[in-house]
Amino acid sequence: MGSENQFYRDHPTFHVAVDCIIFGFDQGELKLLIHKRRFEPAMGQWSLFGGFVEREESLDAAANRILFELTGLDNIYMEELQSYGEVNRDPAGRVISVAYYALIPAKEYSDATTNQYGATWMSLDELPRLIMDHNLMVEKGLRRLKRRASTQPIGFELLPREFTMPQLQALYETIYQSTLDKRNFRKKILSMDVLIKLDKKDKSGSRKGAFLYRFDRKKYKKLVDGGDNFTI
Amino acid sequence: MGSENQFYRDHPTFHVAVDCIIFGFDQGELKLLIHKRRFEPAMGQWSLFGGFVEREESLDAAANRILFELTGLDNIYMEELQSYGEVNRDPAGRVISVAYYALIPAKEYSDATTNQYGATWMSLDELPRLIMDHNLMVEKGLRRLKRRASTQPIGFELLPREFTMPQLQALYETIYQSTLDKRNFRKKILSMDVLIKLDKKDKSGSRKGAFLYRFDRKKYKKLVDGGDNFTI
DNA sequence: CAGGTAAGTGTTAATATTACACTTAACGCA
DNA sequence: TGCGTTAAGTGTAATATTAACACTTACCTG
Repeated sequence: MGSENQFYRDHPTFHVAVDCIIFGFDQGELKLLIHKRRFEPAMGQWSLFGGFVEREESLDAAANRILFELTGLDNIYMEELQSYGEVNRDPAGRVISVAYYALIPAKEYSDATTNQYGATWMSLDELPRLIMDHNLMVEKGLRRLKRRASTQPIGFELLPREFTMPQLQALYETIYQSTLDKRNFRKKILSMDVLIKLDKKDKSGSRKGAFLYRFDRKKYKKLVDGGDNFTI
Repeated sequence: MGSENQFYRDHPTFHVAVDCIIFGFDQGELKLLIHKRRFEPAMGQWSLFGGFVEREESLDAAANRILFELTGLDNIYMEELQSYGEVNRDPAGRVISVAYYALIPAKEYSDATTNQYGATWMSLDELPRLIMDHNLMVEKGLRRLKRRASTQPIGFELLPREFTMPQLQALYETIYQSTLDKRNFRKKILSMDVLIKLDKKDKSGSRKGAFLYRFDRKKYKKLVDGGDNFTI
């Protein structure tokens, strides 16, 4: 970088990478989207989706690019998690990695697309050994997901746009690893008034069918502006 | 880096810096430790304490080194906050900065030391314009502090090892920007059983004097192991 | 030794959370 | 067509938590 001053030039530079912890929810399970690494070192081993930050690219832009390149999905809930900078974390050289965690509605990311990129949804219960410190990243992401879920309306990012109460409850039961009383659950969710009840049912889960709902950002904003918080 | 493989070498490298958001509590106010920057660009302007990461140094190590070099303090509560990677955030070149936030017992960091390094405790209410995106970092740090304070026992990091109930309460009132009922406050704190009541009083605040307490990590661990959480 | 000042203490009311069981809708099949 | 099956949907009472509130005590000073 010719424009840098001398003081800056006296200090070392580093490769900077971005790794994405991509969570999904399907079949009553929390899943992680991973793939087999395509370059050395550790080619062929299970890995998070990641890549190097490019010259004229912010960290957030890099994370979004990588997510888009690998899933075709845009406009995804994503948040920085933490940076990983141990000196020897990457055996092939000094690389500082910024981990992001992303939530995607697993159903909308079809198997066709997954196969195109060699991506695989892995249940968190049977997650394989990942390269380098990626398992650490996942653990940290999971802790964050659990904490966030209880105070921010992020659960909806994991469901299709229209969902039923039993689906929503099953999601939270999975995240918290505990069972919830359905009357209390409905009461709490509905009392916050952030959902729109639709006039149609999803009959895939039962004969009777369950009414579909949609999360409404405007209503959520009203809740927050009113000084209340989302909690479940 | 001669040992890196070709794939890595095809990607750019970046300067990586660490910036420390150092909070303190004194005279009933939350304060930030800042200084006037000593090199270009923006020399002489108010800035967080920061510096470049060195070649054989992890991010955490860099943050600790910088904090130690500038305050002489070791063994400080510190946590990564977030990375800042906008392309033009630094006018003198591409620098990715990892922000850390640190809590120190302001009293133990004497004015003598502060002057030695040109450091200044600034009240958060009258914080000046800082360089680059440092004000953003502080805002984010402050939000984190507020959130953490309610669920983790971090308030104690901001007080001397021995403190009184009125001091502790004043701290939380400052962090939350609200007043608390002292009976309810004591009840809640004491019910968690994480403090040791000492057999002596601090008489600086009143004729009667207030009993001193100490936070006990073992008791805290018991609380957590018992499945309960710290909340205030 | 009286006055002043901040520390220290319990109880009640209000609110939020938890526990708990039956009815309803809709389909498939006899 | 009506009976059985299955998951969806609903209200109330008991318990726990949080919030509100005012007087007494210790100790120093003048």
